[in-house]
Amino acid sequence: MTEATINRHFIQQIIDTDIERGKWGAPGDRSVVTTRFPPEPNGYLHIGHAKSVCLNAGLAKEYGGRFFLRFDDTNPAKEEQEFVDSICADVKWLGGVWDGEVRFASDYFDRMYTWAVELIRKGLAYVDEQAPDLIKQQRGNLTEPGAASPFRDRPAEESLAQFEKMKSGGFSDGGAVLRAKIDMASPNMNLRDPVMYRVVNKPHHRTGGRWHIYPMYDWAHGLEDSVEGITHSLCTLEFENHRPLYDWFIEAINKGRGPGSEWGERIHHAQQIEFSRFNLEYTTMSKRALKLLVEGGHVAGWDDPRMITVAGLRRRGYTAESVRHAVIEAGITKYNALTDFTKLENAVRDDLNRRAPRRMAVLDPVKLVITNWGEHGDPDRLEELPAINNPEDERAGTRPVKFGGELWIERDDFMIDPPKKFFRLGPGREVRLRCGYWVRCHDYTADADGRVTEIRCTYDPQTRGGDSPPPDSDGVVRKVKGTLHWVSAADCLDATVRLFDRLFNDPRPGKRTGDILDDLNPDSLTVLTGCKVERSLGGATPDEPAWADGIRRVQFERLGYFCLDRDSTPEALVFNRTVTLKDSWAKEQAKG
RNA sequence: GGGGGAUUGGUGUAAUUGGUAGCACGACAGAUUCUGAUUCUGUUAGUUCGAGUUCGAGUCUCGGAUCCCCUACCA
Repeated sequence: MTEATINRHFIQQIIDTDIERGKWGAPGDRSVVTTRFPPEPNGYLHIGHAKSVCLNAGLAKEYGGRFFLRFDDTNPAKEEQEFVDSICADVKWLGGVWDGEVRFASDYFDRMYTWAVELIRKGLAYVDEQAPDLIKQQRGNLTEPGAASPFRDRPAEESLAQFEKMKSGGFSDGGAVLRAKIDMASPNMNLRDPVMYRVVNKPHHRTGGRWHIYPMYDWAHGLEDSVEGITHSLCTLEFENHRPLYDWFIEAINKGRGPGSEWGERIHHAQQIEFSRFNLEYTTMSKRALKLLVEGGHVAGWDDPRMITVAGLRRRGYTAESVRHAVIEAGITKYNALTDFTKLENAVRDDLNRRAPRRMAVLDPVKLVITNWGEHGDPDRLEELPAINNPEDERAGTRPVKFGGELWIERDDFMIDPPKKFFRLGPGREVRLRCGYWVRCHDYTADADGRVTEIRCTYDPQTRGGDSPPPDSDGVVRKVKGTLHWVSAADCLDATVRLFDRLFNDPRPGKRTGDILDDLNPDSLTVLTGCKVERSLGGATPDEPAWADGIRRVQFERLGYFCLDRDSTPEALVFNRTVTLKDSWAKEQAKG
């Protein structure tokens, strides 16, 4: 028995009980479980949606049931085909496998309309022709009850006629609504005769000009679930107050239904269950805010690698596995939690550590010259040495890298006057060049500003491959200060590397001043040009793993995980830094 | 003087019918290491508060505190 089978989250516990008691079918039949992911096609998916996709698809998979992708396209004013396409792609990327065709709420508009007519005939709904402002005013507020509309008790026949008129374009936008007759004094505002249909004289991206009325979320959602036979309709916490309404609508339709009834058989009633949405430090899941970032030009687009959209994370280099792991590990509860940003980063480091091939790249290059290179052979020679592809995976093998008399190393890896804890290069110090040779610095040059221009070293031919030299006459083996990455000046490629930092400076952007833009991090993007990378990065090599999404990901040794951006060409390489490696030296420095 | 939901180490999340408060991440210390990475070991620190019931309360009762959501013809 594993931990995973012991610790069942509250939704799994509910489903377990349902199955045991046979709530949805024969007791013990797990295959009845049916879930759905119901996005509105009015924007890109973000990591919060990813949680819902993974939860719903994961439950269906776990129980051997079904999972549907259904677009809640009930508002033609805001929805577009572009978003339908991007959402399908993102769900797929996340590993969500939906059952059958993609579904659309708009496919059920006819049935919804018929049910609405039924409620009117039952005296449970009426057409209100008051102005929107007036209806709003009559609704009351949190502490005062609402007042009844003068249309509330009009004859069903009259409502029926006006509803037909609404449907056929007889009203202008806002001219009339269909309302459920519930309770204008309810402490739950959602029950104060909520609107079921409004007039919208706009073409719909799928039904065109066929409809002039469109159903509201509360009316539509439970019906969509009902049509599809959803058993567990999962949504976020803010819909808790809507559950009584969700249930009311289904019960209103079922009122008087049953065997032999004039209305027909009872319709399926899914169970709505609310869980907390995924909140992440230093970012926002607000669609409005994400849209503002894109449209205000604060980022390059919906798939800017700094965005927590699924498209952004993908372009940043995150794997679907790491995103899935992060959102599910955060937990399924009703507690409004704020997840550490480091959890997301940790998830991708974990995954990439196991899978990403190692490569060498120098982001801020400084020249290192080996002054005794010519003493042990042709001064222009390049020696080919094998470099380990992945210490976590022996099967990944090695790749050849070329070592020569002129190399690039990281500017950070050399100090003229290093402190004791600096385990890198400095005058008189010896370090290992990874999978290359050991080198000792005997000289350097600097410009007028004190900026190092060249580092001069000798190398020890006995350390070929980076191995330790033989012990001296006393049996003592020399030790190095540390190991540095490098690339050969004669055998490397230039590249552009984009470094990303968090988009916002505050763990809860906008909390302080109310304006999320006040917390924008002006330094969230750094573009480095003239970086030097080993030649193998020029094109995919056979030793690289086959990534499911086709995105090439590597670890630049000692620096972090990077992926090839879609802007990259063989002539102009562009890498995005997904995440740095953990860096205890940076931490040490920060301590001062 | 409205309604709904929530509260367990720094963060997130577990704990059969009331019975040893566990796990992960972080932080800190050490070991290993051809990546200051990885890996391994150890340390740190918690039941929102106050009463009550009980042999025994994170769990049950009562009262308080704090946080989130609700007044679209958005979803």
